[in-house]
Amino acid sequence: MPRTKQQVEAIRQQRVMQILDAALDVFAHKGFHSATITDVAKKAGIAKGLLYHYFGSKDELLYHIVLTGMNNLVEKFDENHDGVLTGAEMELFINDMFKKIVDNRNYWKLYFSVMLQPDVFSKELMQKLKDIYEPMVSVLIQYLKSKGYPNPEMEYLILHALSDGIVINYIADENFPLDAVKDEIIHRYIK
Amino acid sequence: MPRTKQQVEAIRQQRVMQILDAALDVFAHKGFHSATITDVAKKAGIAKGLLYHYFGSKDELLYHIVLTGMNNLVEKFDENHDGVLTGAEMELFINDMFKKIVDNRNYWKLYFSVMLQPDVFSKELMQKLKDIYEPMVSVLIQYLKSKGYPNPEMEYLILHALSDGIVINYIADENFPLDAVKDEIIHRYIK
Amino acid sequence: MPRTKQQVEAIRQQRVMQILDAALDVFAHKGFHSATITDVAKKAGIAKGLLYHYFGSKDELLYHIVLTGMNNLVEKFDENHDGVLTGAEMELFINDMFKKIVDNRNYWKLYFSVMLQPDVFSKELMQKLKDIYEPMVSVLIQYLKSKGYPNPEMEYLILHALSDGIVINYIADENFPLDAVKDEIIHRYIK
Amino acid sequence: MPRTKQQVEAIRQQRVMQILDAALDVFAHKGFHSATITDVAKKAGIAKGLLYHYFGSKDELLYHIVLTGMNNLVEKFDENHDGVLTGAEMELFINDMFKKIVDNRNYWKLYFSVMLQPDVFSKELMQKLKDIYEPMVSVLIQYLKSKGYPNPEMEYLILHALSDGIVINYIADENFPLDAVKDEIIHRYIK
DNA sequence: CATGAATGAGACTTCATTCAT
DNA sequence: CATGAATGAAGTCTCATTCAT
Repeated sequence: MPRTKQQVEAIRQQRVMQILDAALDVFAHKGFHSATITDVAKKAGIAKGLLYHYFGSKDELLYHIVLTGMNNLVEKFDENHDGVLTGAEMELFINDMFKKIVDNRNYWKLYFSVMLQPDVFSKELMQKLKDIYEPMVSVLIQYLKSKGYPNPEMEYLILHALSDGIVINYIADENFPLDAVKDEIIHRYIK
Repeated sequence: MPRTKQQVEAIRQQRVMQILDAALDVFAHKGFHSATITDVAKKAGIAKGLLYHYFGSKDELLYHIVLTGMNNLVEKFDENHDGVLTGAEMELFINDMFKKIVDNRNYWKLYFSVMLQPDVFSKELMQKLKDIYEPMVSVLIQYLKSKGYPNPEMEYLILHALSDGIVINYIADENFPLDAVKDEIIHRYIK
Repeated sequence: MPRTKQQVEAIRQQRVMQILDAALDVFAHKGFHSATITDVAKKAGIAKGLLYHYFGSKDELLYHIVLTGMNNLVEKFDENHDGVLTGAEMELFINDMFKKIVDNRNYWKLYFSVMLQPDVFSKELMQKLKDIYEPMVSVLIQYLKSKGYPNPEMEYLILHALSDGIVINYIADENFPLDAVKDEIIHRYIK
Repeated sequence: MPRTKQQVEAIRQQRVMQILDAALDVFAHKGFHSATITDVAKKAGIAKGLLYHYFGSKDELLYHIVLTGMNNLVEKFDENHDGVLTGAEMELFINDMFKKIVDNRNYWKLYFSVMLQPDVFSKELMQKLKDIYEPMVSVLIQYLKSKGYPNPEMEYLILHALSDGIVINYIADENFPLDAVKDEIIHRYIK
């Protein structure tokens, strides 16, 4: 007697999660190119062949991870707001962001690896990533404008670069004092 | 007629430079793991075997590039100063730094790739890098203290992160407005 | 309510036909080795597992197709005759043969693929095929003898080779003028 | 001291020949898809990697074999003639052809495998093959016309099919009486 | 110093077959 | 009878490294 559609679907969901979790972990630590499918399958506790039953290629696996990861991050950001941030909301926002940095250290590692090699990873992937986080940009610029920054676009560039830099330093050094830096950022941008 | 020692040495120097230049270029664009020794040798215009005559392995080549590159950068930084930076010197310093970013885009690409994967590239390499740029840190902290920043260590962390972020954004997007951002930085940190 | 034996048998018959049809199609177009069991199952509209319920292996499936196909072809040939062919019967025979060529293009594709690789497909299969079409040979030789050919065995070899060649040319090129060639053959061998 | 260009070229030539010979043998006996690169390399007495040093892929290897093989065959055909065949030349031609069949049994095996699966092997390859042997066609049709055949195009089709069929029968059965059939053909087409 | 042919381990991927349900 | 998730052996191809010349 065959499994019901639901049973099958449940199995699929679980396997996909297993694989995605394992792959993020392995890709982040070894780097995409150094990581092997064998590594991922072993970490996921399944046979190599099954991995290809769910994902067509190593690349497809990477794209899935990078894009759904970014979607998850942004999706949660969107919950909070109505397009306009107050100071209190901005504080929540920043707290949220730093929490996400800690919770998704592996994701960020992978994300920056990809961003730093646009010649290796397809421009298409890069563009899709941009499309996903683009909406956040305008909300932030609006906020900075409302706070009276004379050049909010420039201020956004600075804030963006600063954020990226903080994440990178935290990735490269686990002892980076993330909380202290967060307080400083809140102090500066909330007043 | 055998070559004189000097001739041999001259050839060695030139070959080493050829290889290093080629390797930086190839590693930066393809990523260390995707780049092949064949790529590098072809770019350098020499045979694979000769490359191994000068560098024992692909890893050794990478280490050489990353370390001598960082030395070059820092070495030039050191020229300017006596351990204490005045405002004018700091402006020179920043201008110099941004110039180096543009001139050594490939180096920075490679550098951040390495920094983001401490599990792949030996901790030893990471430590040596730190040792090289460490001296700059204290000079900068001194400067920030002299400028009256109440918490110069924190300010240094912020400045460092900001710098890293700017470089990364510039690496990922050639159209990043580096000059405008530079002016803004100078405006903030020199006044 | 359990199925009756007859219902079960009816299902079996239908499934077997579904699978055989699908497999012939897929094998002929993709070639036996390039074709996958998944291809066949998909084409047959059933699950892979069910296919193995009916046929023990991919090879068994092939053998079944090749042998039953040859049986079908020969079986129909046998209908017409009593061991001796008249000129009129020979004309029917040839017409029939060419009709079968058109109707079973896929079969012939597969048949010749198999015949050309006796090292891959078992000698046993090859022998069984021969056993099946052997009876036709003597009838044809008899016919040629009755028509006064001085060396009917040689003439049979020629006719056989010619037939094979025609089929192959038709397989390789759909625009091969099969009908015109047929008329020519009839003209020659019936007079 | 590096090898001279000539030494290198001599090595290359020899290796290419080794590989091509081994590959024809293996492909013909096992069939292209069943044959493995490991088989070929082993037969050639070299490492797998070296094979890829000379041929970019298994497909490229096949194409090389099929096309250069056909070129060799046709090239020799061309030696004999000035575009017009006399009866004596035709006899030479046929004798030559049958000799080539025996000498290149493996080639023909492979050739027909390819021709029978136009869906598997690229249409491009098929077309190139046609381009190579096309010139022979018109010469033959001219000959048949000069011999007074009322419909030389049709006669060519018959002759072509007959030839293909003979080769196939010879391939499938080593005991096929090739010489006797040859005599018969000469008898018919030379008179 | 210099070349590039040669090796072989190991990467990604495919697929016949099995088996729990 | 029926499904499709799961396995693992085997295939194609890549590439750092070695070595004869």
